[in-house]
Amino acid sequence: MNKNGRIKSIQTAFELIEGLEQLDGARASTLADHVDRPISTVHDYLKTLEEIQYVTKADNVYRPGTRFLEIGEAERMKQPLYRVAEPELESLADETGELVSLMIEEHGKGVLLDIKEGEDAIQLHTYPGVRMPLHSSALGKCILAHLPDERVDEIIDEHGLPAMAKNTVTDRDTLDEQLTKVCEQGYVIDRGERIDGVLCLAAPILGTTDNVKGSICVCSPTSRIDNETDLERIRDAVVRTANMIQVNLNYSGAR
Amino acid sequence: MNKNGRIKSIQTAFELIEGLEQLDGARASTLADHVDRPISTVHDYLKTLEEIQYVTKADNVYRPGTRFLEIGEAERMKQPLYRVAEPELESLADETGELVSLMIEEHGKGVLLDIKEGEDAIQLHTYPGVRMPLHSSALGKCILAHLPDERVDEIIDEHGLPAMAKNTVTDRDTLDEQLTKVCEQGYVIDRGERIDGVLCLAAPILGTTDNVKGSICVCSPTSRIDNETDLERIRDAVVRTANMIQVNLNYSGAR
DNA sequence: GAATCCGTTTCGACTATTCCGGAAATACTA
DNA sequence: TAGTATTTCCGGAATAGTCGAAACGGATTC
Repeated sequence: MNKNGRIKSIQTAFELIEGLEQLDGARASTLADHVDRPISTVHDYLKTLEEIQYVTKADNVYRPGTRFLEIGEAERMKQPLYRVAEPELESLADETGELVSLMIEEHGKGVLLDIKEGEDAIQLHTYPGVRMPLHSSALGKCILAHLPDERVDEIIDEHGLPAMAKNTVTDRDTLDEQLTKVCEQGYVIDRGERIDGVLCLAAPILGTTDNVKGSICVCSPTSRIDNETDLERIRDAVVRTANMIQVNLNYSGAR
Repeated sequence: MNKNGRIKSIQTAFELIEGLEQLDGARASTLADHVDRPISTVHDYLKTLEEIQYVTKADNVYRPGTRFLEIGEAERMKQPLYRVAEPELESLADETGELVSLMIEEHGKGVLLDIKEGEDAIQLHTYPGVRMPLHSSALGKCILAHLPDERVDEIIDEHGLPAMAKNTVTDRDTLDEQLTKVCEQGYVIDRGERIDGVLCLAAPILGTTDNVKGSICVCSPTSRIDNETDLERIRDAVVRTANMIQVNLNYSGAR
């Protein structure tokens, strides 16, 4: 009767890998303790994973190997959106001097596909692949706004609206209001909704049928944007870049 | 009797993921065909992998998800060598205008941990995480030269000395000769051993007990290096950068 | 609007595999 | 050298994975 949650050993295998990641490498016994399973079982798993070279072992300390990087990076390079956006993000970072990011949606979460640092970029120690809730950032709200309503419901049902920073919107009605506004104005500003003291200005990237492909943003310390002109300059740059990417993506052979 | 190759389902799971990677995304039936397994089995696996969010599904086409990128990138950021080397590689790329790479050894293969492109860099479409034989590049030979002899034997036993380009060294004795020379002179030049028409100049990065941590290199089209002075300039830059990384790595708290 | 075809998904019984306690081997400490 | 901690090996009981067959879904044609 293998109905839902089909193949258990796969689930445990990845649970162990995630454990190794969290513990920043671990011995068999430490990991066994961490995931609360018999040592011998954990040992069997680690041995297998090491044999197929997805995990490395040095001085009895296991860690996830570079194959994850290889697969992840190869997959990223295949995404048309990434290929088109990458050089544009680079120039946007140069032009503004700020931190620039590209987000896509996966399994109901926001995933940063690329990050570029301009001259004066703030350090958020994010990295390609990090996941975050969609409701708590300008990037995410750009995406939510252009997703079918039913999908938005699904996502919020599953993940809720947890507060990530002081100004995170945690109320469904307020969020809905904001989302409808996004579609009109074509960009989103968030002031400390994802991270306190950080202002993000984001714009969506749409496909040919108004489906969202992703979103880009510029992040800056709130204090640095002290007048309307600064904000306008950034807004124009972001919107222009998003348009550029969108056009290149939709009319250049890449699907 | 689960003696070697312990947990089979894990092996198949990763076999399927690699299949998806090679096929650049695939439907259940296509993948089943590719790995020669019953469709229903493949379906069970894909369903599980999708449920735990390591694989995405769009229009019945499955692909590896961004979690691989997340894990790989997180792991990379934790490597002291990467953290120390990254900014230095950046300046080396700026200074030379060429393609710069960082390699480490894992499971007997060379893995590129980072790649930086200078102004006039050649495009080798490599990416972080790619694997290659150790014997067939300047980068790899730097590493082999400083590995214990028995480990070198092991590696060559397992992987052989396949030719990657016209000038690849495929003879064990020649290789051994070259390796002893490396330790004396402290750098390696390869002319078209990994890729035809590409010259690589590499230097090792050693730990406190002369164990190898990795190696760095500059790659250039052979035609561009047309006199001894050019070569010397590059050599000095590479050796200097390697030293810089080595010192920072060994004497800065990071193990 | 049936009928046909294609791939996907479900089901479930058989049995190969996994799980894990316990013991052996190995590494580390004092 | 003895003592402790950890890893590794082993093997049988029971669970969980495999895969044929059948149901489903959705496109396309007649």
